[in-house]
This record gives sequence, C-alpha cells and structure tokens, in this order.
Amino acid sequence: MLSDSDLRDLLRTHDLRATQSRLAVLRILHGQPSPSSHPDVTEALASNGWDRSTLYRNLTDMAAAGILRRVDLGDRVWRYELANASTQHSGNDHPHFLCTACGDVSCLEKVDVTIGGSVPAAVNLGHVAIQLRGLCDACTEA
Amino acid sequence: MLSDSDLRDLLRTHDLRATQSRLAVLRILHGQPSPSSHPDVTEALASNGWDRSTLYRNLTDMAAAGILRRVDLGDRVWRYELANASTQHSGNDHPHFLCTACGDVSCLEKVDVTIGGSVPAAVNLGHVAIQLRGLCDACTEA
DNA sequence: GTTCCAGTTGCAACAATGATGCATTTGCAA
DNA sequence: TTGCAAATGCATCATTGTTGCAACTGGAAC
Ligand SMILES: [Mn+2]
Ligand SMILES: [Mn+2]
Ligand SMILES: [Zn+2]
Ligand SMILES: [Zn+2]
Repeated sequence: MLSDSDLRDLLRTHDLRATQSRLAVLRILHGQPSPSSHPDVTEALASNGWDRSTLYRNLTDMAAAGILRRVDLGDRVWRYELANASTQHSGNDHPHFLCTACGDVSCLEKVDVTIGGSVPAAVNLGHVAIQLRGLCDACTEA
Repeated sequence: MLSDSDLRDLLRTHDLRATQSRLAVLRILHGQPSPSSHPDVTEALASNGWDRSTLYRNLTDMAAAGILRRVDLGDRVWRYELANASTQHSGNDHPHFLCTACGDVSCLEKVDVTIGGSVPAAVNLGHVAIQLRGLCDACTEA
C-alpha cells in the first residue's frame, strides 16, 4: 500500500514534479487489478476537471520515466500499470490476456511461455512482449 | 499462383460478387509476404480511384466470408492476409511478430509456442491468438 | 442479349484514440 | 519570497475504423 507521500517520492525520484493530476492518476492506477487506458483514467477523474490532454501526458510522461509500464493488448488501446510499486500485481513485466468477447484484461503473472523455432534473436533472449487473446472463462461458459 | 479466374471463383464460392475492386484487393494481397492493412491497400490502389470505404468493406466482407484472415498485431491496425489460398505463406493460422522499432511484420509459420500455468481454459485448448512484439534482427543490429 | 434487383459502391459524415502547438499557470529550488 | 523551467488547459489536428444512403452494377433469370 502506497501512501500519498510515497507517490510524491516516486515522482520526485524520477525527476517529475509531484503535481495534483499526476498524484490523482497514480492513486487511480494503484490498486487496479489490471492496466487502465487513457479513456479509463479520463473517465475515472472526470469529476475532478482535469483536461484529457493533461492526463494523456501524465500517463505518457510517467511511462517514459519508468514509473508506469505501457502495454498494448492488441485492441488499439494503450493501457498503463504501475511498473514497480507494491500494487495488486507484481511490479515485474508479465504477459496479459485480453478477452475478445467482453474486453476484460487479466494479468498472467505466473504463466510460463516457451517459444521454439525460427524467431528473431531478441525473442530467444527473452526480449519479447507476449500477448494472448481469446475467450475468457466467463465468456466460454456463456 | 492464383489466376484472375481463380480469384473470381474464390469470391463466387463464398457468395460474394466478383467486383473489380475485390479482384484488385485480392491481387494486392496475393503474393504479399505478410498481412496488409486497410491504409496499405488504399495506398497501393490509390491510382485506381477506389474509395477507401469500398476497400474497407471489401476487406471486412471478405474476412467475414472466410476468404481473408484478419489479424491484430497490437499496434492499433487491422491487417489482412489470404486465409487458404496458395500464397507466399501457408494458409494456416499462425502467430505474427511485430517489430516495435521499424513496424515490420513477420509471419511465424514454423514456430512452436507452449503455454503453461494458470490461464483461461480456452488457451489450453489452443483457442488463442498469440502475438509477439520486440526488435527484429535488423533493428537489433542497428 | 436484355431485364431486373439485391448486392455493392461512392460520398459524406462521424467516432475513438492518440498527439501536439502555444499562452497561461504552477511546483519547487534557490 | 521569487523566478523560471516544467506542466497544464485549450484548441486543433491525425489516423484508423465505421456507417447511412442514394446511385450504380454483377450476374441470374428469362
Ligand atoms: Mn498486468
Ligand atoms: Mn501471416
Ligand atoms: Zn470475456
Ligand atoms: Zn525492426
């Protein structure tokens, strides 16, 4: 659990000013079980009056600084999650699963993917982002 | 190698009319080593004067009919490839690799991906689309 | 070969997400 | 407390995807 002062320190140690909107964005992302998109964050903070371009730059700037991880699940939407902090999911990089029916995202933190065959060298070094898409259990049953 | 008459038959057997623009789209896709996007196809056929919404519907309709396969590589762009015809790549479904630096797409037709751990049931049944993203060999060297 | 109509096209909009230039405001170090 | 680089608010644009509707056409039926 990260306190308000923790979040402030997180920003300062990454050379970013601890502005009100950045703190609000971090509070939203902290504790989310799966990554949130820019539209998600904009809607969540709609009542606060932040401009969507401010929130957009908050997300991209914090991702560029390494505070957030930007993930692309293959549905034309960037999503962001805390990269290292103690949050509801591990700070380590991990694959994600996107349900093609309901859009739900799950973090596959304990999944092991092995890739064999003729692939770019970077893949064999583990420098690869893996995305899985299909039907989630709920949508399979339905 | 598919002849013009082959392409015409391909459309007719799928209950689609063999229109000039559909034939032009199939000619473009046939022989491509990797899937093409709607903007790709629009640009390739720019001199022919086809409207982009016509080409858009050509692609989506032929994908819905099963002539094309629509793939999503995680960069907010739909791409299309021939689904079954004898083309430069196998008609079978296969994972794709997207270079995050140069945008190049490669078809991983001989790659074996094993997934273990706690995943949705559909994944263990092989009902899953797998996308790999990272640096291609050319961009790794550069 | 001609006719006819459902299927298809061209055009004009619109939606969603992402991105940026610039004047004004603010965080924070001095 | 002040000064200024960093950040914001607002306007505006880009890209990709999507749809309504009137006009046109492929091809089956004759
Ligand atoms: Mn995650
Ligand atoms: Mn392919
Ligand atoms: Zn689902
Ligand atoms: Zn590359």
